[in-house]
Amino acid sequence: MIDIKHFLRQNSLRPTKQRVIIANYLFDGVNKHVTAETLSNKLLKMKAGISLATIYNTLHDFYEKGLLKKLMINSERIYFDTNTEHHHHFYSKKDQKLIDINVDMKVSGLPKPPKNKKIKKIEVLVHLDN
Amino acid sequence: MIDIKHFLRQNSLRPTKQRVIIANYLFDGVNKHVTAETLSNKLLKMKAGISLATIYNTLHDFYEKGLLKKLMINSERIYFDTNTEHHHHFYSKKDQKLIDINVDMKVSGLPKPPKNKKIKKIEVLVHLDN
DNA sequence: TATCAGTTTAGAACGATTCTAATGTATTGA
DNA sequence: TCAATACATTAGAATCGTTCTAAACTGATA
Ligand SMILES: [Mn+2]
Ligand SMILES: [Mn+2]
Ligand SMILES: [Zn+2]
Ligand SMILES: [Zn+2]
Repeated sequence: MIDIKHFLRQNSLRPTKQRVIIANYLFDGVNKHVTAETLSNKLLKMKAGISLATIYNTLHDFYEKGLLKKLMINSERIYFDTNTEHHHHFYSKKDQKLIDINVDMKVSGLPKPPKNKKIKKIEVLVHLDN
Repeated sequence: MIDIKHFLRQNSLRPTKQRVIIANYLFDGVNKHVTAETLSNKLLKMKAGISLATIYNTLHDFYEKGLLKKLMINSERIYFDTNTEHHHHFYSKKDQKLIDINVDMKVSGLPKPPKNKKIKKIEVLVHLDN
């Protein structure tokens, strides 16, 4: 707990009760992909009475400090990823689950980007059938 | 125009005035990426008074007949793609624009999918900086 | 411990999309 | 040809994830 408080302070975030609970859950060493809804459900199970507004605020605050990555996989909700390294994903639409691909993948045969545009990042999404 | 009517009938779609206008625009030979909103704006410019409800209905009808592909690039709107071949994209967030990558790209170093899961398709999205 | 900037919260607002149900139209078979 | 009918269009309401608002609260600082 003291670690998390330090961690939050180091990232210019006040270690409030709610942030400590959320950070303890998100940054427990196991990478996670959450939406506001899945996080809210998890926190409900943990009997942490944190409002949805705070959950949205906190996810964005963490995102702005670079502690989370935002993933636009699905047009109906935003996923946040605790793995902030550049990586790729398996995605099961059926399960609404993401799985990290940390292996060094290489994309070959990429054409040149259009004039005056630079490539920022290449994202590979591997859709799973079932 | 007669071609489009045939085309719609061949796809079990009644060639109504609105569908003919929209299909003529979408399937004019130039691949397009549209959202309900961009399509609506385009139709407004063409003085075609087609309601938003019809635009949504038509995009979904065309999608269900396999005439359009749905792209989940951005969590705030759905893109429909007239290029129904398997292909990849450059994406400029700033311009909100997609550009097809039809070249044969190869992804190497892909790990095996999780147990009991099969790869359905690999999607590469190349984010552009500006 | 008072102060105050930053935080939490309920609920309103928002925006893309979907739904509803009334009206309109393409199709078809007599 | 032209009703009958099935399907399509539409305005506006509803939905749902997310963001905003503004009032109450709390952590940090002196
Ligand atoms: Mn969510
Ligand atoms: Mn749209
Ligand atoms: Zn990930
Ligand atoms: Zn495309």
